[in-house]
Parts: sequence; C-alpha cells; structure tokens
Amino acid sequence: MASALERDVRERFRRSGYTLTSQRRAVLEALKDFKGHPSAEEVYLVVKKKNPRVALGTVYQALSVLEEIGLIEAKHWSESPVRYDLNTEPHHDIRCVRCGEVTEIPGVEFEDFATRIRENTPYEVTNASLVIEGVCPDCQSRN
Amino acid sequence: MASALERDVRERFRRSGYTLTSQRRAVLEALKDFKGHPSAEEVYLVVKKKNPRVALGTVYQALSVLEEIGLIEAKHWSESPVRYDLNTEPHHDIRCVRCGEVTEIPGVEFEDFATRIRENTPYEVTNASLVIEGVCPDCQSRN
DNA sequence: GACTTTTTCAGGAATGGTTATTGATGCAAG
DNA sequence: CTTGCATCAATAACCATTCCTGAAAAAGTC
Repeated sequence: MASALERDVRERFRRSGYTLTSQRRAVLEALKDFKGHPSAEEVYLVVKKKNPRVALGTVYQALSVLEEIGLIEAKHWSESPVRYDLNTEPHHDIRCVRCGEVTEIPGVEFEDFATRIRENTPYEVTNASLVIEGVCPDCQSRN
Repeated sequence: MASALERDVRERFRRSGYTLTSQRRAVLEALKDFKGHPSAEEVYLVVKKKNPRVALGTVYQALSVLEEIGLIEAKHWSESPVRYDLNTEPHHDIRCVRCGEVTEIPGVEFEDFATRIRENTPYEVTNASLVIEGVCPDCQSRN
C-alpha cells in the first residue's frame, strides 16, 4: 500500500511540474506518521527532528504545494490554526472545543447533500466541507 | 417585525447579564443594515460613520458578546476574515472564491444530516456548519 | 562534466486579523 | 454625591501565515 501511495505521489508531482524534493517528501512523511490532523507548526516540529535545517516557512510552502496537487487537504476551524490531513477520501472531521483534538467521523455520506446544494445555488460549487465541533468523550468525562 | 427582534435583543441581554450599550446596539444596527455578511472591519466602518469615536477593538468586543448571547453568528472561511451574520436561523452560505462575496443558499435542509453525524460519533456535537465555496454567476460570466 | 537557467530553500522580516492591556469613562445603587 | 463595577477607546502585543532575499540545489544544454 505504501507503493500505491508512492506511485500516486510521483505521478502527481510529475503532472504538476513541481519537483519532489526531500523537504516536500519529509513533510509528507511527517503527515503520514502523525496520528491525527497536525497544524503546520506540528508538522514543522516533526520534520525538524530528522532535518533540523528546515525552516517553518519551508513547511508552509511545502504544505501549500502538496495541497495544490491534491495530496493533502487543509481544514479550517475557528480558534485553531489550519490543520492538514493526508486522507483526501471524502470524510468528515470533528474538533473538540475543549482540548482541540481532531478525529474523523466514519460512515456519513455527503454526496446527496452536495448535490442538493448545487441544485439550489447559481454558483459553480468548487468546494463544500463541514466544520463540526463538539466535546470529545475524554473531555466529557473530565467535567 | 422590528419589535420582535427588539424584544429578542432586550431579552437576551437581560438573561446574559451584559448591558445593552449604545455601542453594542450600533454594531447590531450596522449588521442589520449591511446587505450580506460583513467582516469585523466592515462593521467597524459602518459604525464609525455614525459614531466616529468607536475603536475597532470595541467592535470586535461587541461582536463577540453578540455572538456569545446568540444574536449573531460568526462564519469562518479560508482566506478571509471572519464574517458575521444576523440571521441565526439555520441556513447555509456560499462564498465566491474570486470576488469574496457571500450569499445565502435557500431551501437546503440540514437536520437529517446533523442527526446522522450525531449517530456516528461519540462526541457531543455542539456545532456543525457548512463551508461552501464556489464561483458566483457574475465572476463566471466575467471569465 | 562544465555552464546556464530555473526552481526551491533557509532565514528572517513583514503582514493582517484578532486579542490583551490599561487607564479613562459612564452608569447604577446607595 | 460618591463609590463600585462594567464598558470603552486607544494602543500595544500576539500569532499564524506570507513575503522577501540571497544562497543552494536541480534540471536542462552543449
């Protein structure tokens, strides 16, 4: 499965014209290793462990390239920096308003909904994502 | 209908313990007059016309109080400051990725969806909103 | 392989939206 | 009137992100 991802990575870089540099690969690796949905800063910290010379700006730049070519997805929450996700399959994430943890919600389909949106606006819809917030089980019990 | 809103405003302030000051009222008025979904800065400009002494910080503060007591709603988009909306009925907004304009999408119900989300996560869901982006008709024709 | 051109990078400064701080101000209760 | 507390204006601080620069690396060319 690593090779499938690997092939996809190469392919997307080739098509985009960007070069697959070691820094961009490192960012991708960090995102793969990171359980959850790290912020740019968190990705930076992981990357820096292996290669202390990379700058935060480089990570931002790499993330935006990776997002542009569709390898990763950026999610915007209120009161939180942007968080990145390697999983680009359609899915939804929920963020705990107390501890900030982000996890995925399985088994909720979105397609019907997106279709209905398209039927009700003259806009050409390019992107629709859900921002879901709540209190995670841990924080509930920690009342 | 103005009086219904008026009553609601008074009621919510009373219950919250906050005082209904002239500045907070001015922010509310600005939001009512503004067609669309202004940013804090835009609200500030409108408020300043009538009362040039208010500071941007005051507007931010007033907006956060108004949001806290449920009179207005804040929406977060990528690449855009937070935008505020007086309409707290459940509804969806779409933002044009070219010109930035935000408009409402009528006639799309959300409830089933929210229910399905609640059934699929152990989180206690407090908030779920859609972030929809697209290209508005004007910008499409202006290709 | 040496040369040239292009892309990317590191480091740090700059930006922009938002929040925090502080002392002043205004209103309410006695 | 005056004491007390919430709110306000002004401004400084903050933080995530972007921009800028010269250096380095990679890709293309002969």
